Amino acid sequence: MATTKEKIIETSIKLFNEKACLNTSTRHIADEVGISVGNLYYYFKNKEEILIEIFINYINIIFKEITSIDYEKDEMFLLKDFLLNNLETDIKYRFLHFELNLLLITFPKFKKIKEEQLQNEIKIIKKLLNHQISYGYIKKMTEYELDFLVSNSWIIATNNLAYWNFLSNDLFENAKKSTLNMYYFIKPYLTQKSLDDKRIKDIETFLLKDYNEK
Amino acid sequence: MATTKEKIIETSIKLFNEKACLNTSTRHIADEVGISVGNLYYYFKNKEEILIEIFINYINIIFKEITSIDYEKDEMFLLKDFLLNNLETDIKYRFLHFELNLLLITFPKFKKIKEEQLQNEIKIIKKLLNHQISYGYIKKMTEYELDFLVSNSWIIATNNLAYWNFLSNDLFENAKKSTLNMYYFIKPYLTQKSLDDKRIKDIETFLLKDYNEK
Amino acid sequence: MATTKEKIIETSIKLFNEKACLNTSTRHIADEVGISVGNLYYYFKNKEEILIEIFINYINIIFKEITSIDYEKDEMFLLKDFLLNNLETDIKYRFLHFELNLLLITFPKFKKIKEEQLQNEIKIIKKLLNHQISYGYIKKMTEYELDFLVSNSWIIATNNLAYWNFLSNDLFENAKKSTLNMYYFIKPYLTQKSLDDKRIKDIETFLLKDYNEK
Amino acid sequence: MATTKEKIIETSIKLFNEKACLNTSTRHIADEVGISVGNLYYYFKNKEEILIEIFINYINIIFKEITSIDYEKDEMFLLKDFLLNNLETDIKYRFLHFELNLLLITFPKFKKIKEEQLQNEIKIIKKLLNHQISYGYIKKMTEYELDFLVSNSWIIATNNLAYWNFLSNDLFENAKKSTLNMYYFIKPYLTQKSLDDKRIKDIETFLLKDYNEK
DNA sequence: AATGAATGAGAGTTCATTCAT
DNA sequence: AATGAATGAACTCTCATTCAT
Repeated sequence: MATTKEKIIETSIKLFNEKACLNTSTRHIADEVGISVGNLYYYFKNKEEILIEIFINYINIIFKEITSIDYEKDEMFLLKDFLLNNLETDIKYRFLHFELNLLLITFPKFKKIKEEQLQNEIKIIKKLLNHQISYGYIKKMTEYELDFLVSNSWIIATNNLAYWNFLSNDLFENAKKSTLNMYYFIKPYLTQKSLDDKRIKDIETFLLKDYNEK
Repeated sequence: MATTKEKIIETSIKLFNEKACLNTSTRHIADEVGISVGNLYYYFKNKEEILIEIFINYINIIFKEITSIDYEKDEMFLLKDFLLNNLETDIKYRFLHFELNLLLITFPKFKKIKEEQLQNEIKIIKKLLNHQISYGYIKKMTEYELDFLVSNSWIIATNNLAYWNFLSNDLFENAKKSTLNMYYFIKPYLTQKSLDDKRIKDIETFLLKDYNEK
Repeated sequence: MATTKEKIIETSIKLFNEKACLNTSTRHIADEVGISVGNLYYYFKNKEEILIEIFINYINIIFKEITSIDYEKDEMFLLKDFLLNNLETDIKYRFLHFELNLLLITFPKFKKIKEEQLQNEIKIIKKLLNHQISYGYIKKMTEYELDFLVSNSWIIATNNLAYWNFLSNDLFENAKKSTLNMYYFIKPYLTQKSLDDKRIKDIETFLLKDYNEK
Repeated sequence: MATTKEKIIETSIKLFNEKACLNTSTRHIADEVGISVGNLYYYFKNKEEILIEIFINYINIIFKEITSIDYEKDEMFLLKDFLLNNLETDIKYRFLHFELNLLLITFPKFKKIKEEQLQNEIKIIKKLLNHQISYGYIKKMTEYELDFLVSNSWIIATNNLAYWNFLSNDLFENAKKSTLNMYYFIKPYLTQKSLDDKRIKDIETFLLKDYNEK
């Protein structure tokens, strides 16, 4: 059903997560897909192009929902999205975070694209936080504080799964903990209005459920 | 002056920071030091041993100061240490954070040592935060909140330099920003007593100085 | 005409005989074939696989004739086969005997296969000798005597060519002498019926022909 | 007590037996002895010299007894010596037989010495067999038969320990089996006078003792 | 679209040997 | 008599990439 190109992409993602992009040879990908190396190079002119295609896929998924947000409405759900959306996607494409720094060094074209996207992400996070501030869900703060709230949000969102995966192999559990990281990170910035909101309380209850039992 | 072994270590650190440990060949290190590959292998039985020796050096520096802390005294400076100490060290050994996940996959012996050290770091961060709470510098919180404050502290401390280096090449500036990340991350947890303390105010003023000018 | 893989095998055999498998580098083989090392590793995943492929070829040739023997018939020719067959093969693959002990130490997978084959060879020699005893060509003996006749047969068959090659470089002459070793080794065990048989007398005459002239 | 030179020799023999001369580095020998590599090269100008010194030691032990034989006396014990003497020595220096062919290829000076010694061994075996024939312990035979009896004797004496060691790891048991190989190899050539001799019967009884019990 | 044979550079590592001290 | 630092060539193996078919 899936085209050869799709198979290459999906197999690459699988292998890159299993043993890192930089430890996966093109031969290995081709073998796993069941095609010849030559054929792989028919679809992608080099390994970096595979990586970039994967990365573009990742961006598209991430941005689809974000661009559909209606910022005019008084929406509390933005926070929830901030916490829970993209969890699945971040798991699927986790190698992109795990070995990011080395990928940037090794693949210059990928670096360029990633740089642009980072700027986008920063803008989006900032816009989202400003939106929540304007509607009174997040406390007011200085420009500096906001800047570093943005960068810290990005850093935690990007690296917390790797942290838990280093400590344990249970990918599903680790994803849940990652979300708790995000939740408790943002909590001190929430206004009383947020904290009183049933939806926020529900999130905390939901997330802590499993964690509690252990 | 420096022994050959020291030269190998220092050159390795330099090259690992420049182009990542995994992209630096033992031959390249030997060339840069000005010795033969054979001689390099006279001092280190393999590449992993070089990495481990560097890592041990890093740990020793980091832990020297930490173990000298007197937890009995009512010390506010712990927070300052938390923010400013080891900055130089973290810069010097930054590749250890930048390519951590791949180093763990590639070098099993290194992984073991790093695992133990992570457990230590978690304990130390927790102890430090508890100390600050008991002296009223950090707000009281639930056990969960503390747990995730610990993990988030580790994640930010470990990854923020990489974040800024991705955006700019000015290593010194990036280090300062990293500290601001830590400062603004911890600020919402500070008590009024902390915020009123002159030393804390001084830190913020000091750190923001340069940032302001741009 | 020959495929690259065949060329690698034939060249390897040649070089292994000339300077021993353990003294022949994969680069040397590639150079001699006229291909790149990378290409050699395209066909064989490591040096041991080349050795094993050669060994399997050797076994196949050796066993082809043996399995075609009809043990039901009263055949004197078995002894002749025992002496003269596989001579050519043993010459072509002589390095397998010459450096056997070191190959066993160095290549664990090869060792396993060789172990199984040794068991087979022992069984076959025993069956053949028992057959000749039952038809009255070889004298009756105790179980012990038979056991050690088997092991001595194997030892001589395996090592006599190396002995003569040590003393002289004339491979063809040495092969003939090897056969005489086998003949005179087995002769004391022959019954009068055998010794009176024209075919046995012919063998001796044939083998001694050249030897005499010197 | 032992001089450094002696220690090097003894350690080398040990290591060469354990993992073959060709797989033992000079560094490994030096480490095991507890000296520096430089010091090892003070005593031996290269690895081949170590090998040669060991080989000379081996020859000296082997020849000491042989040259003390009084061929004028009607001595049956020669056969016994042929079978049982040097067993211990052959075990101690077994690597010399195990990897002989490769040592000859690798070490040209060793090859020369070994060639001379082989000529000596052949002469000695021939003299011994002639002696036994002249005293009626071994059957009369043609010149050809004697020649090949000599070469077969050498081949079996040299290679049977390797054969059994390939099949099992019990060095002591294998040595006993090796002797049985020699005994049953020579038995068909013995005269009735030999077979009736109590001393020969004793040898067989002695050797078969253990073998029987299994 | 697809194959599979081929390349060449480079990786980590080993080792016999040398030599100044 | 002994050290230990140093060399340089060689070894096995990997990998991204190319290209004729």
